[in-house]
Amino acid sequence: MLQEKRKEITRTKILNAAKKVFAQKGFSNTSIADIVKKSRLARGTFYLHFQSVEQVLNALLQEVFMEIQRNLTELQVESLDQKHFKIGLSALAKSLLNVFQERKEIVGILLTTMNSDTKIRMQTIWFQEFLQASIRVMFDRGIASGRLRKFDSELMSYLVSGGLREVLGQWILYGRYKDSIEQKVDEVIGIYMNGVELNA
Amino acid sequence: MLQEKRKEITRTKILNAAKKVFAQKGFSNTSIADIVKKSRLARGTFYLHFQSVEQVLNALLQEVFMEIQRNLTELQVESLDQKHFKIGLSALAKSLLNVFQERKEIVGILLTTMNSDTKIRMQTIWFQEFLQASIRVMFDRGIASGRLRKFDSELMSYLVSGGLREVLGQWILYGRYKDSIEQKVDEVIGIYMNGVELNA
Amino acid sequence: MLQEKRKEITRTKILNAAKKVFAQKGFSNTSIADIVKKSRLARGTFYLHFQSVEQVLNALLQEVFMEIQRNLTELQVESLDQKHFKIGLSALAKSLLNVFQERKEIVGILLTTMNSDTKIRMQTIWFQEFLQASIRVMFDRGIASGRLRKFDSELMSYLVSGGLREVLGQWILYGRYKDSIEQKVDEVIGIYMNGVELNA
Amino acid sequence: MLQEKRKEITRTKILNAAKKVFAQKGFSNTSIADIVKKSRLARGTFYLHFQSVEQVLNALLQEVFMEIQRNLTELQVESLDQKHFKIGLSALAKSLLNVFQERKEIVGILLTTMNSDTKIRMQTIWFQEFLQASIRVMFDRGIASGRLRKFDSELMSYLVSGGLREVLGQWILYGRYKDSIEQKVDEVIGIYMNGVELNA
DNA sequence: CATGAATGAGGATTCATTCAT
DNA sequence: AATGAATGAATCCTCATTCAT
Repeated sequence: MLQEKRKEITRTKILNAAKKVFAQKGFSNTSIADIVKKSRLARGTFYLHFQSVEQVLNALLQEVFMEIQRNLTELQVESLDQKHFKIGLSALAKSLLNVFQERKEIVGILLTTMNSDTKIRMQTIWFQEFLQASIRVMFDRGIASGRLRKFDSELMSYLVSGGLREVLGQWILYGRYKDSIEQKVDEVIGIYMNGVELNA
Repeated sequence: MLQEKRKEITRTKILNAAKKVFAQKGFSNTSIADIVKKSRLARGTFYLHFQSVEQVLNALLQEVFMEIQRNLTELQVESLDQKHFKIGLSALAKSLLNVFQERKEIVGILLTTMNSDTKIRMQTIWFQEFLQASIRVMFDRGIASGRLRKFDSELMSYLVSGGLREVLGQWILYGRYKDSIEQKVDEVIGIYMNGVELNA
Repeated sequence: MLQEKRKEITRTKILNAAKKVFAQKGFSNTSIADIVKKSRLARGTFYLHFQSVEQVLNALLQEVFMEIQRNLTELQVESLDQKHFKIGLSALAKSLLNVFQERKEIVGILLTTMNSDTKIRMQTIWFQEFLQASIRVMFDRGIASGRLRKFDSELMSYLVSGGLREVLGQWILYGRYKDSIEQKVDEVIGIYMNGVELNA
Repeated sequence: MLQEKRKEITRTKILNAAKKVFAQKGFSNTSIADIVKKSRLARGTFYLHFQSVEQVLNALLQEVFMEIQRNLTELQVESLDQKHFKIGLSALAKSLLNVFQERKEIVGILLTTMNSDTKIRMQTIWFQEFLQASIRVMFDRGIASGRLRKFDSELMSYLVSGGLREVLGQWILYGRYKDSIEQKVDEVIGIYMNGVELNA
């Protein structure tokens, strides 16, 4: 019992150290040695908990993935079938922003890791596809319910996921919209819903 | 004279070898040794032409950057101030698609490298910002000319650049829309211009 | 505890191996690879203990430096202020000879390294200056006490340190005076004290 | 004829470049590449004139060796058998100082190279022994002529050559006695001739 | 004679991994 | 469970040397 707790503590030390190092040097430039040094544990200890740097990254990402996934499904169910579609969307977005806010560091790592490293691609691709599928389902429901016009919802899911990723990156990685990010949510929704062209 | 030609050939051999290796293993997992092996040149020869893997990547990226930049400015000037705004946009997009088509390999590398490796970030960020600025200028002109409604053109430039990047990735990296990519152009323009909501 | 002992043993193995290689090939021609090979340890092990060949040499030299320094100060204090100045000097010299005798190998390395390699110069210069200063102080005391005539004691310290270094080199490096080195001590003192000219 | 002159010029360029690099980085740290770069010649050209860095050093040293040797023999013959022994010695020393003065750079290289690098030792040892033999012969003549008391002239030659080398080093390498070196000559002779002890 | 591109051996350094304590 | 010394493969990089022009 005591030993298990101890083990858990050590594991957490490794994860925290890794989080810092990843954020600093980027995933692909961090070695096991780096993590070990930052964690102030012994080299051998690392291997009692993980077998590679990738595994550590995975462990970190899983955390966020699950959190996001939980929020997403929960909120979708709750809000999107309501009459006030846009309001629901807005609520969903803001809820996700909270998750990102709280996990800034890992989200940053995720953003710089997605699509890049082949070793890790499988994990992130799975997540990306999950996101895109979620978005697409939303749109399909919108179309089915007659609220949205007919359009290629798959294509749209790419546009939206990519667009949001970029905005997220600007916020998390480059500090843009520092305190005003929430205010942008409705503007984004407006753009995707009604476009930017003036009605003739 | 002959010697210079020989040097140029060797340089190209390195670049081609690197292109293949990058595409296969990803930038951050390729060592100088990998490139040398693929190029079938001597280890020392590499250093006569480049000093690091990053420099090789840069050389490859510069090529595409310049090509894109050339197309972008040229076409913007030609077409965007005309009456037929959407038609101009469509032409621009299709012209860029050609560039991407012809440089599939490098564009793929660019897509998986952007935002990821800190060593290379400077190059790609510069390019990304150039793209976003170009997009933004387009929208600002649209607003000024009264064709577009007033909106946050900076935010929009992130949404569009990210969205297009994602679509591009789906096409180049995962083979989606293999032969139908051109047909999607107008649909994308439609979405950004008029949104997806049904006019009540 | 045991592990620390093991580490110490390994370190000593490296030092001993280095000592042999330095003696054989000279400092500036020995590579880390050479030392590793001679020590029969793994390449990586070297870096757990030292970071460069210079550091190894330093470790070796420090040993002798300290030993000499200890002898020098101890003996100076004990003997040089006595009435029998020359006898004291003679004792000091013979005591140093013992140190050199016991550390022949390292002293040899020191002799061939002093003044030569810029990378190592700082260490040896420091030592050389310490020696010269010690010698000079001796002479200054001799002058002050009226036992010696007035002369440029700094210049003299160069003459003596250089002269003794050369004799030492002849002994250690080229095997001259193999067993008769002690007998030369008094002759050297005689020369420096009274010169070689016949009193007219 | 023209080609020979051209060849000679190139050779000199190499020697001059080498002189500078040796002085800056020390002999054992300079590579052929270094010399080639400094000389602004092509890599291959080097091999038309020399086959190794050692050969270049030798060529440089030979120059000084011969100059010194010439001065030494010439002056010995002229002056040392005269009545005024010390005056002759003084003249000899000052003449050598001129040689050193004019070849400061190479003499500096010689001083930091002597005894150190095994690759070059043969050359410098030969020279050192020549010097010591010259000195010894002088003393032997002095003894034979009754001007000097009987002493171990070999030992003395080591003391003197080493002492002078050290003073020379202080002058050339560390800039001591910058303009007063000539004035020290007679003081040195005085020390070796009459010692430093006060006559009781 | 001079050039400089290409070579590949060899040395420096890092890294993941093992294992005795 | 935790430690950290040791390992050797893999990488990076430099250097002397060759050779076609």
